[in-house]
Amino acid sequence: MGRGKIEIKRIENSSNRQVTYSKRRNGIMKKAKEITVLCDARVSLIIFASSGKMHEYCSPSTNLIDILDQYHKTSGKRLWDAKHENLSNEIDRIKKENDSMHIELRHLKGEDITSLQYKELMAIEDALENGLACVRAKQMDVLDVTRKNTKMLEEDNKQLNFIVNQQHIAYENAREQMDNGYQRARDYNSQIPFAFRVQPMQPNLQERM
Amino acid sequence: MGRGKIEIKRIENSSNRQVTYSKRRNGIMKKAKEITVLCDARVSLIIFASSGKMHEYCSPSTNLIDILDQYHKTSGKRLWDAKHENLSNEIDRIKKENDSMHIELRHLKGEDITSLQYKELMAIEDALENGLACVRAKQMDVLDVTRKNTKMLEEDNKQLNFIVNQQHIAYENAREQMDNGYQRARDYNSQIPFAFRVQPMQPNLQERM
DNA sequence: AGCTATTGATAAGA
DNA sequence: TTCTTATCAATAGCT
Repeated sequence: MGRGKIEIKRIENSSNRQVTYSKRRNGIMKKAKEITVLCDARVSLIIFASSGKMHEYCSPSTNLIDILDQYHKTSGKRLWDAKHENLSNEIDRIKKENDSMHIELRHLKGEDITSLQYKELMAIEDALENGLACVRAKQMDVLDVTRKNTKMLEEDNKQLNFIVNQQHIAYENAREQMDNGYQRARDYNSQIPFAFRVQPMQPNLQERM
Repeated sequence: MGRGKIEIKRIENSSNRQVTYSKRRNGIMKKAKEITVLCDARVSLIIFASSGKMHEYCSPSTNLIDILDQYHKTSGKRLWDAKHENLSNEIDRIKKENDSMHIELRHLKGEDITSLQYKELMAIEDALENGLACVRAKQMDVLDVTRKNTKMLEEDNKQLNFIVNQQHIAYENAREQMDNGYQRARDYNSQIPFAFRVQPMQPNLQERM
């Protein structure tokens, strides 16, 4: 029913597949509505595209829960029970995982170790020492960064002070010249060496402490 | 699509309705299968005739439970009763607990700590040091017990040796008297002092090593 | 159930 | 995505 016959097999071209999906989905939805009206049927239709997007149709006179209820009665297949069992199993699985992690955590914190064998204690000790080494290395990194930041800030401060003083001197000179005619500039704060070069503010201050 | 156009409204003639239902049901089923194959879609289709008869289609790669599960996740609509809701909530809760423990464990093992603040690193370090102290204390305990056990075993050995020798001497004496008449007992292994008192075997040897 | 004239759905192209 | 349209598919009415 189109410009050409097609074989019923997966459409490899992704965008063609998407377009066909959209068209045929609408078609099925329409058919579902029609059979509902024409034949007094009750229909539940749920479609998931491969993308995960969902589309649903349910006869207006009813709802999905009722349909599933009736499905349950008619087919005898246990939907709820199976679902329930799945959930219970998952809870058990996760709880076990949880417990073992909990025990491991307590062991690492030095709790509940009374009943452990010497070998197990050794393993925990190794893990703790290793963790401590890692954490301390990271702390050193952080401290280094902090020190570097401090140094850069100090540099900036020196330069800013220098600029401020220079400006002040220039201002004083100008004022004295204006007010009193030419006079020798006072050597105000002349102890600051001229060697400091003005640079842009440190742009790569590390963010983290 | 037939010998004449029809209006989409309930077919009043019962047998016509039944026939149309049957034909169109097959049509929809076919369409559902086709979109499944052509477009990689997952479809659940449940139809009840007004007679109550049920027909079902579900994509072969999956099953109704999975589809409903995904429906639940995607639409957020609650299909399950309160019981299942509770189970789902518990799973969520446990999973969260699980995740946080997992993170804590990794941190204690010195993993994934790149993004941590200094304060957090300090806290982890404290925990590790504390754990290490506890574990080492426990190790010392175990060693002490081991040493005590060793000492007690050595004591026992000494006593057992003494008893064995005493018995051997008594036996030798008795045999010599029987075989050869009375003779002075040889001072066989007489270097073992008499001061050792025979005691019961150590009853409180610690079980664990 | 089959048959087939006819309507409906849709593949390809824009 | 939406529209168009040639073509194929579904099916209404009849047997």
